[in-house]
Amino acid sequence: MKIGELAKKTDCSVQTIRYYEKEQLLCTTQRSDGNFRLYDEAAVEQLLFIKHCRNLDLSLSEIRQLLTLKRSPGAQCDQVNRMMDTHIQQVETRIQELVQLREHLKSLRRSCSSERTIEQCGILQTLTTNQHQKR
Amino acid sequence: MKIGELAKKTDCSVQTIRYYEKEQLLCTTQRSDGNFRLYDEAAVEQLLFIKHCRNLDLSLSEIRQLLTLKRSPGAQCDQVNRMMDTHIQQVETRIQELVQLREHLKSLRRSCSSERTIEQCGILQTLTTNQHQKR
DNA sequence: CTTGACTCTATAGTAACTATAGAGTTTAAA
DNA sequence: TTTAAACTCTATAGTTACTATAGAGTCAAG
Repeated sequence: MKIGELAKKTDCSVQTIRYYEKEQLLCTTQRSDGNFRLYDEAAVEQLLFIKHCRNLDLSLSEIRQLLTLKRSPGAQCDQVNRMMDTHIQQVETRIQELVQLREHLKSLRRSCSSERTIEQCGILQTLTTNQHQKR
Repeated sequence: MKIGELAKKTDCSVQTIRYYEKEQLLCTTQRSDGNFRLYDEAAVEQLLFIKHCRNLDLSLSEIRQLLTLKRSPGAQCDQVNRMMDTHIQQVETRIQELVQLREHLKSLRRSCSSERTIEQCGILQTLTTNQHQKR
């Protein structure tokens, strides 16, 4: 199949597929006479694998590692487990940061009301004065 | 004062200050004979304002809007309020996405254990088979 | 007068795409 | 048979908010 069909089957854009090839995540094995990329079912599966990983916010570099690991089925899988643990930890940390940020934003928002002028705006006043807060 | 001193006073890198100038967030009003940028206390305050906004994850474009608004102190401040509300909503949404992602990652992680081979790896197996989940 | 610290501009790199330009290929209809 | 639409190709630039260079000029102290 050509790249357009692969794109449709995997719900991926054509440019993204070409980008993944450039990034060594999906190699094109064959080309047609007119130099069009040709793919088989294995490519569909690999691309879906990549998409599943991206849904988990894994980076392209992490995915590249996973694809490499998949090529040695006899090896131990603790590298995969460790990658997941690290990733979970990162997501956890980010959630905590955002929760703090949200509270900060909310309290800032409470410092103002409608019907005020820019000059009286509690938000701008707080942002203008020296705050001593860490993220 | 020259750019290095401004950088130190605001805990900002010299490059970042020059970048903010290029992005129209902080204009340099004066130059020395040797073409060095010169700043006053107002610049320190403006840069600190920008930093506070960045700590709240406001984008440079949003900050640019706020700086413009600050220049008409008599105007109504509901634009500021609305910007904050939108921003809070975005953070909220992102938190919810990340919480879902975390649960997804955790359940995926539970599908594997140490002491397995790549072939048996529950994580890779799940990622390989067709999943039907939305983000 | 030279050394070192500072500053200048311009350019490229980061992540993961997205969007274009300008060209060539294939398929279907007129 | 031609021609038009739809597809594909490569290469390049844009996105965000910086960071990191290169190569040159400026300034103060010893």
